Amino acid sequence: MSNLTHKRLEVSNFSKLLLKWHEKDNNRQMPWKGEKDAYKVWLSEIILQQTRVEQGLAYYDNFLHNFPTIKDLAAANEKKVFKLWEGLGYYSRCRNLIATARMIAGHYGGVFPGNYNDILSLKGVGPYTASAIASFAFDLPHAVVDGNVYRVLARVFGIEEAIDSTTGKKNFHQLANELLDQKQPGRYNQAIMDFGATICKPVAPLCNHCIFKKHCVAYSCNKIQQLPVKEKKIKQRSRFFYFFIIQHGSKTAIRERLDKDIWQHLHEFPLIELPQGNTTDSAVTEALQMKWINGESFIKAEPVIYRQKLTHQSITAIFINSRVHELPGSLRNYEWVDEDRLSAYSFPKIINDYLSNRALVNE
DNA sequence: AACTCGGGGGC
DNA sequence: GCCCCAGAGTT
Repeated sequence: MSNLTHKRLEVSNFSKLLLKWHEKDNNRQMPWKGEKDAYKVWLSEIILQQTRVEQGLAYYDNFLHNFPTIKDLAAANEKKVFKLWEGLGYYSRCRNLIATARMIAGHYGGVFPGNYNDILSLKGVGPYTASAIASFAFDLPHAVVDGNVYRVLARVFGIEEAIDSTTGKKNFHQLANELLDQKQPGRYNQAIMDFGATICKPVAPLCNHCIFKKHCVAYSCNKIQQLPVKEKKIKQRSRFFYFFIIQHGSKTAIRERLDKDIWQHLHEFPLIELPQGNTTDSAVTEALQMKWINGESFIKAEPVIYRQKLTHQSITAIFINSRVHELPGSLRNYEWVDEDRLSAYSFPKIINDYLSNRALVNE
């Protein structure tokens, strides 16, 4: 086998080569790079969880502009924070961000904890983020293991163990910590993630000018496309949301989504969710039964349909406009908001898409 | 161990 | 369409 064509890479050589690349050829620039302020490091890491750097950049700038210190964030109005997070997804991150800011402002006197276990105990901070904060802000020797690291290690060392299995995770973490440069963990962690993002990319990696070309097991065995291995498959489900935009004068009803479901703590219009195979008529019938609208309600035109593909859900949103002459008692738990003020609330993207396009139509 | 949580971009 | 992205929390 071509296993013999590559030279097995010594553990100490790996980080030496990597750091050399980092010094000479790594041109990747990001505002939080080299940052030692734990607040900024933490903020950037939370924003970047499962999120591409390009997508998170504007949010990072915006948050820092609005909340220069962690005390500012801790003192902030929650709705304002959610409005700033709007569109970024994974909204539990926002919840945990607020909780942790308040924890640090209160319990830690506004000073970010500087040891790994305390950092790991913070809400929204798992093994990756704790290692990132510990190494970047405090120079503590904890190796980060993110998607980049899994990919680089799996390929260079030819590891076929699944990265999403329990033992796989454990072994990758162990290897990552053996490879870590103990004297400059922050630089090493930055280097391996930048390397994964710019050279050892998921598809079409730049193997031709890769520093590990001579050593990479995946390259010499022609297994670049097969590594890393994932064993879990994504299940998709289809959902159909019938949103009722019920106008009373210039106001319309909205509420915060409080269930443990997608878009928790964002807002929505009165919603009837139906299984696949239903029609707008059946949703309207149900809205009539619930007395959200009545026989005198004026239903405007045709419903408007928007679709959104998420990782685990395929969502169809049907927006149904209606007008009522009296406030429906059945919607007393909803907020009646002037339509001009809707932009002050945070909504899922699919609702914002509808709102922004409707605004264009009404002009 | 399996599930769930968004949105965007590359192919 | 499918996969991936500086993952974490819940069941």
